[in-house]
Amino acid sequence: MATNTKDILTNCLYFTANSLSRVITRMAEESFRPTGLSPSHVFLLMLAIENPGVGPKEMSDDLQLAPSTVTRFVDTLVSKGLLERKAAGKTVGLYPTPEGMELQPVITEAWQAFHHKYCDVLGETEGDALAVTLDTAARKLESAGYKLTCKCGRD
Amino acid sequence: MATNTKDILTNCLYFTANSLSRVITRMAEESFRPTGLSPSHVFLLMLAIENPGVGPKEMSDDLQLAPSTVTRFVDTLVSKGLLERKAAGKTVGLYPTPEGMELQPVITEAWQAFHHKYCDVLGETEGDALAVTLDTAARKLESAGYKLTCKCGRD
DNA sequence: TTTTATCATTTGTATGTACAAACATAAAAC
DNA sequence: GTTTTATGTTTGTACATACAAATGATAAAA
Repeated sequence: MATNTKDILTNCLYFTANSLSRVITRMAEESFRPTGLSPSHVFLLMLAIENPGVGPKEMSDDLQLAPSTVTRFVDTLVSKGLLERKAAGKTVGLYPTPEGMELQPVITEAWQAFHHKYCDVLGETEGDALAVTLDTAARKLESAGYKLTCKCGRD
Repeated sequence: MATNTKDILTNCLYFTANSLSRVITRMAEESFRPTGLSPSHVFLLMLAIENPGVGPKEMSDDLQLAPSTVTRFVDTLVSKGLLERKAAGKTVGLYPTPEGMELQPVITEAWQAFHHKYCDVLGETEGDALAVTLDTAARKLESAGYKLTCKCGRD
């Protein structure tokens, strides 16, 4: 069907997934600006608030980010005084500081604002359904061997 | 419904879109490895092959990348001897070199391999439908004011 | 014809993210 | 009880990508 590259592009999951990722990232950054943090940093902080003492490993599983990425994010949050590391032998426990805790209401509000913002455009049902669809697809692809830091057996 | 952050995460379009983007990027990089180029570089080269003399502006519209990003990609392709810039007054024309042209079959093959790879996991119908869904959603959000290099009026 | 405005492109700089290697500790094997 | 192995964390480095500012060049206005 598709005869030229432009048509192929819009039917290519790499291209469309990344286009969507870029536009939704712009929206999320705008919505989360009141927190002073990027969306991913916010997620990390929320997880630590809800689960004090959680380790980077668990974080990287939950957030589906590479462990080194989690380390960098934690560095940033620590330097902003929102998070604390407590070494415990091999592992590290992450704890929100009081300043980190104080951000919680701002974060919650930003999160809702973000949700409204994309639901205004996509429709609430469709927006939520899309998130579920993407989550399902991402998980399927991951279980098929495209996990993080995976040497991906073949070739 | 969602009571904790983990649940919220998997229902958050920022999170799910980026998770999918990361996993599909890993797959695409693997598939395109035989070309020696990253997937986005491949797209750019293909567009130049199909449309010799095309300018960076048009590229950035087609690829939905910032103009500066296109400049960097063109730099790379030029330095690899696959693409040539020809200045034409205010604009620049991009032309594939013979070496660039020679890559075409390898690229086509890699593209098909990539498509097969994710369709094997998601199903062909579902994989293709997903791409269309993502493209539609991304375009809706962009027309709603979340375009590249846009100051995004509000707030 | 000079000035000004507009638009395309590039450069400087910053951020998110990853991989591979280094480091550190705990568990297992001998 | 020392050596090996496995696992969690951080560091070095690199790439994709973006924004904002600088540059350059044509077109429009004076």
